[in-house]
This record gives sequence, C-alpha cells and structure tokens, in this order.
Amino acid sequence: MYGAREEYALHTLLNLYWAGEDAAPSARELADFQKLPVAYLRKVMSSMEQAGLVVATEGRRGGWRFATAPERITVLMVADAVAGRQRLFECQEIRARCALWPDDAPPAGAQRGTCAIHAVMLEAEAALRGSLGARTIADIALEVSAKTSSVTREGYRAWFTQRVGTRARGEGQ
Amino acid sequence: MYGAREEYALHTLLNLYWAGEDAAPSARELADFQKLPVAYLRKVMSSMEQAGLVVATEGRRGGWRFATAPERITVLMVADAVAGRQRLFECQEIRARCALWPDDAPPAGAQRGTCAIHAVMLEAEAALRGSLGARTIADIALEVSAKTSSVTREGYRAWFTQRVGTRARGEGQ
DNA sequence: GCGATGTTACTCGGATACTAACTGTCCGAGTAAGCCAGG
DNA sequence: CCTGGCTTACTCGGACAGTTAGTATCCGAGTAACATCGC
Repeated sequence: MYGAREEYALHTLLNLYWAGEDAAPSARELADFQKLPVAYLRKVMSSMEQAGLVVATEGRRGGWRFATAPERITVLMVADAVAGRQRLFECQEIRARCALWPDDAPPAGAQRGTCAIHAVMLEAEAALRGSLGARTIADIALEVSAKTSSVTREGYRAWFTQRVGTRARGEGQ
Repeated sequence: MYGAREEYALHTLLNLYWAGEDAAPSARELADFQKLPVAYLRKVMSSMEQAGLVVATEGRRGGWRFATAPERITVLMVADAVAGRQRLFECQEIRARCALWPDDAPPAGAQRGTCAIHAVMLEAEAALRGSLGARTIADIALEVSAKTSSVTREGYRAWFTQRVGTRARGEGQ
C-alpha cells in the first residue's frame, strides 16, 4: 500500500527538520543528502505543497520550508498528500450480482446500507488512519534525537547550512 | 491494498455459509451464484485451501467445504490467505544512505534498531491487523442475517442444494 | 449378476495475456538573485 | 551611481518509458462417481 514515495516524503521532512528553520534547502540538496532521485523527489515535494505541508520559494535562492509547524503534520497527512487518500479496499458491490435475480433488476434490499464486508474494511481503515494520524513529524524527530548524539545532528544541520550558503553566494559547481 | 481477490474470497465464504453444512458446492456453482469469473475464483479457493480455511473433495461430486468452523475464520486470515501476508510498508532502509558517509561504510548507529518511520508504519499495520483479526466470517454472516428476511436466506440455501443435487444425479445436461 | 471400461464433472497447477499503478526520467516555461556593462 | 540585460539555479507541470502487481483466461493432468458393455 505504501512504498517509496511515502518513505521519501517522510525522510525528507525529517531532513527538513534537521536542516533548521532558516535553511530552505532545494530539492537537489534534499535529494543529495539522502541520495534520492532528484526529479522524482521534486514530484513528491509538489504533492506535499498542494496539501499545504510545505511551501517553496522560487528563484536562485529558492528552496523548501515547512508551511505548517512539524508538530502539526501527522504521518497520515503526509501519506494522504503523496498517495492521494488511498482506500484500503475498493468495494465493487459484488452483493448486487446474484444468480437469483437479473443484473439490471436487483431487489431493493440487496443494495441497502453499506455492504457488511465493506463495513469491516472501513472499520479497519479507520483503525489504520487513527494510528497514522496520532504521530507527527516532530514526534518522530524527537524520538530519533533521543537515540542519536547531538554531534551527529549538528553535522546534519551544518551540511545543509554550508550547502545552501555556497549556492546562494554563487560558489556552486 | 485489498482488491477484487479479497472481495471474491469473503463473499464466497459467506455464500458457502448460506449453502449449509451438507452442500459442498463446486467452484463453478459458487462463481455462478455470485457471477464471478470461474477460473479466477478457483485460484482464490486454492489459496484459501493452502491456508487451511477450506477443503476440496475431488471428483464428480466434488466441491468446497469449510476446513475450520466459520466462527474461527477471521477476515485477517482470509486476507492473508489470498494476498500472502502483505506488508503495509516496505522499508528500504533509506536512513543508511546519506551524503555524510560513503554508501559502503555507514556508521554503526545509522542501522541500529528499527527505523523510526518504519516503526510508525509497523504500529499502524498492527492496528489494521488487529481490527481485521477481530471479525470472523460467522460474525458477518449473522450481521447480514439480521438485516435480511429468512425467506431470502432460505432461497440462497435452496439454490445451492438444488444445483448441487442435479449435478450429482447427472441431470446437468 | 458382476467386473472392466468409458464418460462426465470436478480440482489442481502452471503458462500466458492484458491492464493499471508505481517508479523514475526528461524537457520546456516561469521566477528570483547576483553579475556586469553602458549610460 | 544606477538601470537594463545576462547568467545561474531554482520551482512547476506535463509527457514519457520500464518494471511490477493484479486480474483474468486457458490448458493438461489427476480423481471420483455414475453409466454402460461384455462375460
């Protein structure tokens, strides 16, 4: 159900968090840091922009920032943003098709309410979404922080500020 | 994540339930009743047989029965049987790839424990599986029974016993 | 009457199309900052 | 000094290719019940 897109998106948001408030790294920098395909990451970022999670500034010193505080961005929001509100189960209303009646004239009862099987799936989907909706980017970042040394984290931040700085001053390539 | 396979499997188990203990309908009969593709349903049934949910008797009067009481068959078991224990998320250990170190020599800390993002996904997967594991085929059947008239349900059962009967007696064309 | 044979209708498993989705790449258009030459 | 054009390095969006997974079909092999034929 969830694949590389979601993984890229979440890790990149985490990296955006490490980079710090005033960095605004570009898609290329974010991709380089994690060694991801640049062009593809751009699309992922676009999806997240449309969902209002991040915002891009254009031009030479352009780059990406959080549009919302990472404390308010849940994993569910990210998944929905890049995968487009995927359903756990796509009900085809099989119940209406039965040998006991013609296809074009099912009895009224066969279509009333939600399909019982569909209902079970919807319930499971709600459980899934509830779980994903309870965790935020900041949550995860703090969790990771607790397990890594502050030196390492400072290294991350420094890499971004240095990379972004040289680009802005035209020292690139 | 879940599609036609699961829908076919669950509806067919429900139909097996309506057919009654002593019916043993064939794949063709089960498919005809719900107007499903026969050859495909056979494969779905095979998956469920391998998982120990249903059992087939071969030969002319052959057909399908429950291998386990429908009270003990959860929706999760069915989904796992036909979809093969799908993961919600396939972690690619992206965290090990970083511009700060060479690909072939990541620091020990970067790989220790489970990836934080992966952990969130595993938790959500557990919530999903917990929800699906709490509902059984018999549950759903009783739920549907409560919403349909006994005449309708008797019609289902009669259709199967009649169909299975004529086949066994060689009156089928 | 009784056993051997053939027919029928199943299941099982593998091989094969067709379609849709995911991943990834490429290219043109628009935008903002720095640089540099001409007035 | 300062204004206009050039270069650079971004973002944005659409179009495209390669690979994989899901849906569906087909065919040959094995099996069990029934019907039929020959003894």
